Amino acid sequence: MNVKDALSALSALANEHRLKVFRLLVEAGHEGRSAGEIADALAMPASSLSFHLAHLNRAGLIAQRRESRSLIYSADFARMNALVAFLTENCCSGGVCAPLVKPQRRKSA
Amino acid sequence: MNVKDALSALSALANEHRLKVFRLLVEAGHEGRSAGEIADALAMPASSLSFHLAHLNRAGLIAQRRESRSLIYSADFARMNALVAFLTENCCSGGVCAPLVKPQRRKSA
DNA sequence: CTAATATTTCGATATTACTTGAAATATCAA
DNA sequence: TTGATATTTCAAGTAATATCGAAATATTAG
Repeated sequence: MNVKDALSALSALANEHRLKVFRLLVEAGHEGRSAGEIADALAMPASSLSFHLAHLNRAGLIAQRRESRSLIYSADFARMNALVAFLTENCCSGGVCAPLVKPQRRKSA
Repeated sequence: MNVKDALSALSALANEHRLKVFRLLVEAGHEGRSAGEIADALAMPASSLSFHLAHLNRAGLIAQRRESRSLIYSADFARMNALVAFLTENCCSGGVCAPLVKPQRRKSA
């Protein structure tokens, strides 16, 4: 991941609504959630949500697929991993800021 | 680190100039760099830099100390570590997106 | 105290981001 | 094809961020 991509991903996550959307999609796993389900869960107008989904999608953090009338969004874990790797490699130093690899708090998936 | 702090740190890093400043300070290590040195290195007007330094400082990603007439800024590695931990714990899932702990590309420090 | 240096704060402007109803597009079912 | 459902795109407004010269503040030296 280069600086441009990292900036794009960072600014995609640097918003309350988009961070919520992304976290919801992380919990949803590979299966994902439709735009309608996300809008219901987060109680936001469809057009507002669409704006934020487009932003996350442009940054490569989520994928979109159509299933009949619904558009299903899902988190792109590889991309998120690449962002974490970028931050660890470029914004940490001498091991001082190396990831702790804490035991993961697992949900259902 | 809570969601509010994470958003603050993400938006601080989600800017070309501030990411450059932060990376420069990571390389500078504990010693840090004065505002003037940073302005020279990145060729930006003092008042613009000051705006960005204040942003990073508010987010807790950098510390400020005075040394005679100069204000010295330095990266807060603990805070950066906390951000990476937040992203790993909250925005990854089932180990799919766990940090790889690649060998660090070391600079001088 | 006065001058010089280092940096921030102010203020005005410019740019970018967010919000949301309404209109447009896509899919499916009858 | 018509109607219903799901979602996006458009447009026009509001809000938040960024820019940078000039003025203000802090520190040191003479």
